[in-house]
Amino acid sequence: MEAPRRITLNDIARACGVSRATVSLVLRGSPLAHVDTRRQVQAEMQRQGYVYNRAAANLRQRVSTAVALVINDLSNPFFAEFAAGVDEELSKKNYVTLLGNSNESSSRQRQVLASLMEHNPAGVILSPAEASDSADIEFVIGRRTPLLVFNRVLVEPDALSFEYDFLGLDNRAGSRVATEHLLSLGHRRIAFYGGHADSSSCRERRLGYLDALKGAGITVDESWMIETAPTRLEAYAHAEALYERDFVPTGAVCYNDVVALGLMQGLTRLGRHPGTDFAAIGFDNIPEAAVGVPPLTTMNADPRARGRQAAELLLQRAANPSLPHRSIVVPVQLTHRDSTPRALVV
Amino acid sequence: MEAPRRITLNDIARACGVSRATVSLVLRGSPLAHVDTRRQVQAEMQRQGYVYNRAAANLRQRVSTAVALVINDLSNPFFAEFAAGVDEELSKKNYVTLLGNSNESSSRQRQVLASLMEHNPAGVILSPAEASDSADIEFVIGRRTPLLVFNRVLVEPDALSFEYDFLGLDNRAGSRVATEHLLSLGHRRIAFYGGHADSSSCRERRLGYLDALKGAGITVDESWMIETAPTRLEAYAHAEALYERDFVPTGAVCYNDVVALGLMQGLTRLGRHPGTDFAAIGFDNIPEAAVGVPPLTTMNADPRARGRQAAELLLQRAANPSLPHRSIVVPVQLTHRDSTPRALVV
DNA sequence: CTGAAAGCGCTTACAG
DNA sequence: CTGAAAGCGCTTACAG
Repeated sequence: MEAPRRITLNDIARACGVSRATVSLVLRGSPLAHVDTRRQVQAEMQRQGYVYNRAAANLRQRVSTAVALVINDLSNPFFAEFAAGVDEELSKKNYVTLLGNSNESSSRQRQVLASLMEHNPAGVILSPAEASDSADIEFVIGRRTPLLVFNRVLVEPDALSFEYDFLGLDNRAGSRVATEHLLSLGHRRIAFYGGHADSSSCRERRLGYLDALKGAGITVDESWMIETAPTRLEAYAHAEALYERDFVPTGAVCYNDVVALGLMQGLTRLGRHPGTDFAAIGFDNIPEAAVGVPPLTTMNADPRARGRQAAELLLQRAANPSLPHRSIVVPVQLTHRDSTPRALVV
Repeated sequence: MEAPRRITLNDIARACGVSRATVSLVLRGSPLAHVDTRRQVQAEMQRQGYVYNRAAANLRQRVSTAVALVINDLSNPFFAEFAAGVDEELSKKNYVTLLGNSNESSSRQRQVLASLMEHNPAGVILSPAEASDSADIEFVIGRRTPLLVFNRVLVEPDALSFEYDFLGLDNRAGSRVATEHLLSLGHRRIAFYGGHADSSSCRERRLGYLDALKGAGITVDESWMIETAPTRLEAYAHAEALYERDFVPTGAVCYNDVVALGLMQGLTRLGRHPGTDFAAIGFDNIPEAAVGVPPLTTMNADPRARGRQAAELLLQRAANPSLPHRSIVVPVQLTHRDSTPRALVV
């Protein structure tokens, strides 16, 4: 029943009484083929249900039309949006996305990358698992395949010269603006909630938070910064940590949106009322932030646009390997919504 | 700077003074190669940074280790979880995922599928865009590549005999159980909220809802069922539709979880209190349902497990094309949480 | 245990 | 404008 073998250029050529080379020309719309020949060949392809084998063509041409995309956490809408943006841009440029999900595990990340590398991608877009080490990544990716790292920088054990392009958010400035926003609303006891300190984006966001508090003449204690895994569930589960200290915060700068949403839900569970008696601000602007209860004030990073941008940057490098390596830091803007009320008590 | 060409089996063979065939044997761990030869070859691969070119191997062997995964809406956590599950299972079996996102557009879906087909996937897992037509899909996928359709059945224009495997949820029974749950809590004026009636899963869920209401002796009006796009934002935006009718519902069976979460947020915006004066029940059990405010009662479909299952089913068929086509319908279980209070007034 | 040859489905010079 | 030949990086019989 299942047709025994796939239709190839040879089948079409034979049926039309021309050579493979001619069919190949038609395939790529070359003007070298006579218009009648072209018509005939196209009709025959249609008739036999010919499907181009791009893998074979790529092998011969020593090129690749695939890009590997390895994501640390596909269940975070920020990264799901990013992935959708990458895929959108790649398919517009007739590339195909090889997907891998590391689930924040650097050993899975290594496996996944190694497996994708065997498919000879034109490049790799990596949103690294926490604490990914650059030597590790270099070992598996090698130096001939362009790499674009998104969002977090890699840990460089020995300040090696492993080079890659980088696309990230202006975490420090963004977090400073977020913190200043709470300060401007009269908040003084402000926590930094969520994230792991060994992720570069978290460290940078903490610095921005500290910048703002110092700027306001507020002395900060280490204990004002609370670590959680960067997930909604963990943020939800650890909400009480805010109340296990000397003072009670009236607001929190959160590591990202899913953490902020989880925290607000955790606070509600504890009988608090975020948006009324507590101010929470996020980072990312995932689609859901706009429709939260209350809607979430956040720093807009437009993850889908970042995905498109990442794909574009990678393809530029793939087209021109001698380009100097770029490190692009995208500014983020405050998007004010209802989750950040004025401080009731100062 | 960039190394000029890639390292091949030939390079390794030459460096070791053996033939390509021997290196190929070592590569696949064949016992035919002498242990000393094997060691030497492996060391040389390490030294030169050899990367296996699976595309070339697949071409020669006329096999494929890639599977195309086309998703209708990657920003819905249900599908993001599903995709993560597919990828998890595929990479465990040493397959690679070719990702495509159709954004619920059947024309994009066609383009994406056509582009992925050129990479000669071993099979296709398709979570179809709304109102996808089977003739359309068959045209682009052909009859030689195994297809697994997830979640929604395809529209069959002429009852064609295009065959594919199907994995779906027991929508009708699940929705009946959901509705009966609200009935058992004393609700009588129950709406069906969200989804488009031209999606098969929505039609089936509506039937289950009607089954339950009929079983309770309640006469249902068409106007009790409200259409919205199956997204959080749309569900949020149309919440007032519940109050533009003869009676005021005390609860709603929702098309899925993102719709239920959006509705609850919309109701809150209108000054209602879901979980107190309104009962909303979802479908899917996305991770976020557990930590909603209130936590969402829903029908558990375990999307990540469905992804693993879909990958498994597809690989089974790819291994055995003569298998009869299967249509697997997974039961879903009620997961009770706080979004469904007893009816205050009956 | 190893080598020489053919071939997967394409494209690319090179003749004519 | 078209054809014959070589080759991308592998694997697979087939000899030895």
